[in-house]
Amino acid sequence: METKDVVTALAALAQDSRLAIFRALVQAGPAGLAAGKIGELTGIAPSSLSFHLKELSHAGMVGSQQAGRFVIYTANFTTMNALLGFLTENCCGGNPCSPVCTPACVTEKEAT
Amino acid sequence: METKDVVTALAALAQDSRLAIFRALVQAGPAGLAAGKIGELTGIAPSSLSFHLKELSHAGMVGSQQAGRFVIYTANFTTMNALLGFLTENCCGGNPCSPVCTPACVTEKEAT
DNA sequence: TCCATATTTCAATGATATTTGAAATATGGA
DNA sequence: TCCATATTTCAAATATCATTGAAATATGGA
Repeated sequence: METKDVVTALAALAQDSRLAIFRALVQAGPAGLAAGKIGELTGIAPSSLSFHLKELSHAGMVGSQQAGRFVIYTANFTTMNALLGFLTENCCGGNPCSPVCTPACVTEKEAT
Repeated sequence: METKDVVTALAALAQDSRLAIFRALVQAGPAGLAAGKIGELTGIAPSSLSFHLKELSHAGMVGSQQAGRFVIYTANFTTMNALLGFLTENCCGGNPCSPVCTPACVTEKEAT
């Protein structure tokens, strides 16, 4: 994951409405939620919601698929994991440094 | 960690200069880096650097301590871990959903 | 085909963030 | 004390983002 993409992903989440949307989708799991349902849950107006969903989509944080008249959005867990990994990459110069900066176990996963 | 604080933390990282600063500090580890050294590593002008360090500091992503004429900044790993945990909180409604949305092992840590 | 529903697009407005350079502050050493 | 270094503050200019309402598009069903 490149720095540019990380900034984009972080910026996508760094906003009240979008963080609320994303969390709703994370909690909904792989089944996702229709756009209208997200609006209902978060109280965000349709046009504003659409704007934010596009932001999240461009950032790769969510995906979508048409289902009849509905558009189902889902959280992109792959991107999220890549994001988490990036933030802890090369922690302490790659030297063992627990417990002070060991982030749970993300360091054990690969850090691309 | 409250939503408001999460947005602040994410916003702090969602910017080229600040992400570069934060990563330099993560890689430097607990020893941290003097402000001037950060400027040297990142190529950010002093006044701009100071602005961004304050943003990161307000967001709780970094801490600082005076050391003679220098101010040593360090990454706040505790905040970072809380941030990572928040993003995956209540994943899939708390139901088992691996591997699709299991984020490494953050779920195993507590998720406050 | 026509209608109601679901979602997106567009343009305009107001609010925030980023960068810069100059000046201010603070520290340690001669 | 005086000077050089290290860092922060301030104000101004530019750029970017978020929200709104109205209008456009698309889908399924009567």
